[in-house]
Amino acid sequence: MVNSKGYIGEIFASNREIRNDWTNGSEGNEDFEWDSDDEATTGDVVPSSESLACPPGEGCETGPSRSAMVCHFMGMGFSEDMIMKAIKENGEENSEAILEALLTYMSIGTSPSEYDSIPRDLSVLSNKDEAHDNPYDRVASVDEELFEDFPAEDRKLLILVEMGFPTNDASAAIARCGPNASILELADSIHAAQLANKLDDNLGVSTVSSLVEDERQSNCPRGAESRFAEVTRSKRRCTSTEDEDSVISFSKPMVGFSLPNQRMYMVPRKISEAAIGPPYFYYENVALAPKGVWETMSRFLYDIKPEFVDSKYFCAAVRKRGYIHNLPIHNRFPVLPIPPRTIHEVFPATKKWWPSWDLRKQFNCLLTCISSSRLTERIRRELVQYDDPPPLQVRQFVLNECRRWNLIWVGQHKVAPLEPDELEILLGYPRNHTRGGGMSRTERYRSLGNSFQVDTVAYHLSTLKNLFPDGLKVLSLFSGIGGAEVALHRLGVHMKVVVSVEISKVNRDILRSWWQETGQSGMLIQFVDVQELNPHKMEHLVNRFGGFDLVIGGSPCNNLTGSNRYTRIGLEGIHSSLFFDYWRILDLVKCLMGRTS
DNA sequence: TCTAAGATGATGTCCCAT
DNA sequence: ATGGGACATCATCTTAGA
Repeated sequence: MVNSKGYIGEIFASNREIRNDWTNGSEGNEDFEWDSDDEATTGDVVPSSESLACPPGEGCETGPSRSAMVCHFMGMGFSEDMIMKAIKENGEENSEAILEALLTYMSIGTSPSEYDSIPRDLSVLSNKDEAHDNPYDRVASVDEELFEDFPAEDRKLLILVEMGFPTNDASAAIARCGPNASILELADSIHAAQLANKLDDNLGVSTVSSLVEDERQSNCPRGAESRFAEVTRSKRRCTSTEDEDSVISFSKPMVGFSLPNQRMYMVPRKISEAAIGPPYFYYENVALAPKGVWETMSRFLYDIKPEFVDSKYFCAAVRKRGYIHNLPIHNRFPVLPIPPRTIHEVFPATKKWWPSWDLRKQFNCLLTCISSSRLTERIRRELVQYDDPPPLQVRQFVLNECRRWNLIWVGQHKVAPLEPDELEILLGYPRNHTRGGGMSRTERYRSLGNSFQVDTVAYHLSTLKNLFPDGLKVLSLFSGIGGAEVALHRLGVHMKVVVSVEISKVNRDILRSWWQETGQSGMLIQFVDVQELNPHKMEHLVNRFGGFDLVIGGSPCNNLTGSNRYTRIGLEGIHSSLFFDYWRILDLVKCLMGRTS
């Protein structure tokens, strides 16, 4: 199915193959500029200027003088000068060596001019003190020169404290190991001391310290009580005769392995042989699921511990989610432009009406339903009775409802729920992504409330960009409105193939129309139900495309979320049990790819 | 038959006072 | 340690009206 302009596209629905109408222009796309490259030539596709993650004002014009390689790295935030230098030294073929060189330039940062060219948004830089392969020295510290004025010993103490170690433990370790000890040695020393203390504390007690358990399970050095690093704790009941269950809890704050532009030590993680790709996979669901759910999902997904991240660090709305994945976690970078992280910055017009006593800076989690008009009217009626500020009781009532329903101030005494297009902005989708195409207003709210926060997911997926310069073959389960696809596109990652599964017709239509509008030259294949993907069909798909590079999806949270008052019954629920289809299909792909490779 | 509005808590976590 | 209050949460069900 190749149209006259070289576009390849197919749609399968259920077991019936649906011919894609747009390939012959029947949906009024005559004025659309199709990419003239066919699939075979899209490996070195130059991403569109929209898709490239270029800093604002440093638009990445893909002119004749600037190669795709340069644009590619500029998209990561490196300056053109640095990139040219790196290419000159390493040759244009070896993108990995170029990236290494660019990171090295940054870590050296010898001249002011070089400092000027440090990417503002690169998340992970290397510590100047330590060798690059030291896991503890992966520190994102654009302003680490803050420590430069201190003597070496004090600097190490500060770094250790910054890592989250107690000051006493840090200085004791320096005393033990001597002033010449590396950060890694010091961290290990603290870790060992803490371990010993915990063992002492727990002698004769029925619980063993989580630290011990971490040590046993991961068999890798840990950043102990890091305030920043994601740490999952396991507890074990020694008295239990049956299978001891472990408990996963989130770190505070919920930042995952790393955040863009934060000083943060990367915790080394070790994943089991069975978990290692290909394919890479990425699974998402609500962080605040009933107890035991994440433990179960983790167990099925090859014992990888979830990375819990709150999207409030990426946009102006809270969104606490857990992600189980086997992606590399070093050298992540965010998509640009970096979205605003406060309500006033995202919606400046509301500032005029925002009362001083409403101190919200960010929205709560964007849900699938909105408040009733009766509530906003009741709030207005309450407020008009009083001067500003109203009595405490009224303030409390209004603030509670504003927080509960994410209301914004749109006039004197007037609050309103967020509009669908405002949700699109907050979640990182193109404007009008869910508009039209048969979507009702209610359906827009539902689909957006159920979707990925694109900036968050893109940050995690960013490491794939260098691994797959020719593009990715993606299996996208529970695609929804295409959060994964939008994230990859915004990263400038080419999608050679996307096999997408989505039960909702309007959502499938949205993804398909976005696929067209953004001029994707890859192939989109859509299925309706994950349960259609039986071993036979999966074998066919894997053989046809030579496997998948990424299996991505977030299964329904309906039976897990706290918003559900009726059927919050965990993974047994009719919707959330679809997690097991995610696992089944992923495992199938792994088996098939293992067999064919 | 469809859409939208309106009414409907429980389960956790965190914090602070005791 | 512990108890109580504050707070947040990718939703579902019933009903009214077009």
